Amino acid sequence: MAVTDEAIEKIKGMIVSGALRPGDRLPKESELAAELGLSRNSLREAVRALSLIRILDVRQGDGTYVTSLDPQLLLEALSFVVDFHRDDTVLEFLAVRRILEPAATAMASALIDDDQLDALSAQLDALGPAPSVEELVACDLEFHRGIVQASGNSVLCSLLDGLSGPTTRARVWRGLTQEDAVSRTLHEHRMILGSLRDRDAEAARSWATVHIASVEQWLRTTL
Amino acid sequence: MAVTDEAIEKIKGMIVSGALRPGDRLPKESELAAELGLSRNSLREAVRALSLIRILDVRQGDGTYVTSLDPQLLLEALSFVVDFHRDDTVLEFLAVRRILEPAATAMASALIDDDQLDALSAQLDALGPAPSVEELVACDLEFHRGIVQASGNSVLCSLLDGLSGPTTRARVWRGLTQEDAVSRTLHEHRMILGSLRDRDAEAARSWATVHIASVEQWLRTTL
DNA sequence: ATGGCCGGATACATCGGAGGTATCAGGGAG
DNA sequence: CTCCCTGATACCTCCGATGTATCCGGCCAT
Repeated sequence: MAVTDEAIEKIKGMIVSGALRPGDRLPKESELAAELGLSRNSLREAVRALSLIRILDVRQGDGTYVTSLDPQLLLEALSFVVDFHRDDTVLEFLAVRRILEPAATAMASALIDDDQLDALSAQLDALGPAPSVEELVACDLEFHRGIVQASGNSVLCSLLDGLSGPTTRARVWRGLTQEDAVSRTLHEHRMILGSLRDRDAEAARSWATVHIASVEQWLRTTL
Repeated sequence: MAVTDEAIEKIKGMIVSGALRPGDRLPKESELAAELGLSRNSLREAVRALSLIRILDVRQGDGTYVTSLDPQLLLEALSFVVDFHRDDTVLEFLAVRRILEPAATAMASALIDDDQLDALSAQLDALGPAPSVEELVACDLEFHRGIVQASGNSVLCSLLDGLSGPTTRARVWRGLTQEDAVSRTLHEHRMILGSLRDRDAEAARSWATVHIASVEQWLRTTL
């Protein structure tokens, strides 16, 4: 195994074992390199790799720190990975989302409070009559994220966020705007919100399923 | 933005745009460094980072290649990230698995063939009367993986694989062996398999839910 | 006494070059 | 024709030096 890979494993070990805790500062490059028995350059490669997946946070002139290790932060790296996938696997990602999102929506129906519901309503109303693709993507993302956050499971939230990141979503919406599907999709958003207001978990789950299935169906016909 | 981060983005861009396809070979370090306008050392940091998350595959003496970009390969990186999480978020990961696994099991009930069913049976039978923790973990992993693979969705499969990786699972099993819960858990495995043999999607889904919920419940009492 | 400015110390960022090692392909011996 | 050796290639590792961002303590003006 290469020295850099060893260094990655050792740093990972230090964190997992608890020797380094979230927010802790690592020894400076030269010291850590000496401690682990490799050159500064090789160590830097290890640190850079761990920083890409948000395990470490390097600040020039200051030092290198262990991040908070929040699920949200760590799963951000997932969206980086998802970006690499091409059209042929988008359907598989969507199928996973079709499983997770209805469940999350149902969970949210029991936990979401009136303030959050009002915020979602306001957000839907704020969308103009002829929104741009960017506005649609942002609105869509915000709407679903708002609901999933109310599910109370941050891992679930981050996972869904990563799975259908901006890139994927934009691709879908860009196609949808060419049809008359926009209004129907927005209508589905309102129905999901209505179910949540009624605290009707089953209705919420079903509308969420319908919502994603309709996207899935449309996508299947165009690919 | 740092030159290394720029390089990461540029290489990512080359792959996403299609200029570099899966299996393609990158220009050699010195050429690529010149092309992107940075030093070899900095480029190496970028390559190493992308290699950690399985986007690139470097082979000494040969060259650097773009991996197959299979979902399975890319989501392997997820398990690396999951390893960093501590006990307090294990429950959240398990909650996600509780959503995904029953759905995957139900999907598998329609698709799994007799050979696969027989293989799973044989595997359950192969486990001795007093298995070690390592054997239990390996068996558990194989059993669930075998089922989820039959769901036909490789993204789903890799995701579940990553979510409850060896580390997490080992932690759970290590606790379970201290109770008498082992035989009950193995019994649940057999019931899941039986439902699959009956092609009973709802029974399969329910047993899978029960199976994970029981782990969840046990975990909740001990944490 | 307080507030802002400035310079030193610290730590990461980037670079260029040198020597090492693994891999592969092609030529020569058997 | 097969096997082994050798050279070319490309990544691996290291070193030392310079650039740059950040932090902090002291100095000066108000």
